[in-house]
Amino acid sequence: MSNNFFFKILHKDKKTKARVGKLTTAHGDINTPTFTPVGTQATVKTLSPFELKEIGAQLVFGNTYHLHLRPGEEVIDKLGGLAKFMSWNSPTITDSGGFQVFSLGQKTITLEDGEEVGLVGITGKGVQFRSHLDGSKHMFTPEKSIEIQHKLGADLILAFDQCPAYPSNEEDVRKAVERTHDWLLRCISYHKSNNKKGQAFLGIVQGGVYANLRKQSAEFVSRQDVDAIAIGGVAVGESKDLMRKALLDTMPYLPEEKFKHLLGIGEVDDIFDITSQGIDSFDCVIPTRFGRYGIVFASPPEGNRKNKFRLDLNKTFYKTDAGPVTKGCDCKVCVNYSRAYLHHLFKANEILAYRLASYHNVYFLTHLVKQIREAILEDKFEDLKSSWINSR
RNA sequence: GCUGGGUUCGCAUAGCGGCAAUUGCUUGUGGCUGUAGACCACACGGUCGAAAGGCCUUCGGGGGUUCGAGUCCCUCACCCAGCA
Repeated sequence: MSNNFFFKILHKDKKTKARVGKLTTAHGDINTPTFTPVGTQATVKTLSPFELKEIGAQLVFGNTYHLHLRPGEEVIDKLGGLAKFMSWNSPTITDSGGFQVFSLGQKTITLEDGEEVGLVGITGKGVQFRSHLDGSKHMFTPEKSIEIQHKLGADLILAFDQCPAYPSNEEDVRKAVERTHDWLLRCISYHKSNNKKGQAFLGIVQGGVYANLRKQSAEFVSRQDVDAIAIGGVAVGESKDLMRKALLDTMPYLPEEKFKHLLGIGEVDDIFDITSQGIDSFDCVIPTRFGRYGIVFASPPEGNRKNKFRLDLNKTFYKTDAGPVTKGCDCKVCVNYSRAYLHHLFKANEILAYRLASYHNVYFLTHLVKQIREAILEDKFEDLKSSWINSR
């Protein structure tokens, strides 16, 4: 569907499904697997594009729902599209708003007259959102989501899907899958006749934790004319084991040669698992969110499975710790600052705290995935994986 | 010296006869995976209990009134303000 979009697998791991590839977009090439930092509102929270470049980020993930509400896709279109607007000038991908059907689905808002209403209502036609900003009504349909994404102008755009929460019974998930498939066809139809910028389109697989639905959805999406495939409906409340199983129930039914993005996964142990299953890209808010909460990722032996590869710099334990922010990391933050200093910044609620910790966390994941790419190329992926996962 | 105000769980506050006692901060613990998140939840005198809940000790010191006192009265100490 897109002339600007190519994906080539360069090397496959012998023992797992992990692979190294190159994705070509109008805004540049991307080495895969890659970690995709989330920049919901056309900014990766606290980090400038210059820093993202320095870190080695390759793709930034924006959000249709948020950008539609503010500043509006017309503004971003006029300012040259998402990448230019945020001065990133490199590859971007936009989420469709489908995730907000889930994340805002349980929430309510109190209107000025005191009435409490749900933020989301799903109909056959589409989804009605109440803006979390001002309570105003916004109708999202598959066509509308794609229309907005066309104006936002990201290199990769996503189908509008319904992402059911966990736990949901099989019948509800089946309905969500059917709706997602129906919407997918509408997205494709609209996209094909309006894709003036040559944006690449990704269908989304749903199915929750149900193997039959995962298979059915994977096969359905695979049959459609899509540039690449995203896997959604995970990390919505289920356990890690169920998340991994859902992926195992999905990946075998997807065409090997296509670029695959996993939506919303990105804890350290998960990264080894999903890349070993053949995921080429994944986005996650965790490094920037944790960055604002004072939690930094750490590599073995300091970071291990037991502490989930995380240190909480808020702890008084670090008050006088002169050591680097994390041991063994060569990012600017770890090289230049002590834990005691970051601890102080967090205690004092200084903005720099959030920036430095976010910088480190995004760097950390970006470089972890870089190590994974190198290991795959050298046929040492399993060794790298076990050195991390078996750490204690 | 006089007059008025004040002394409450680390800090700051509420409390005006039924109180182990408000709220904010701090502290501690837990949570966060396509971002309504620089966030959220819980705990924070001691002790027993799985829990419901029980028991003990607390609101500057001492004394008093009262069935019952951070709460009212007397007195002492210290702090603040105004007048001398």
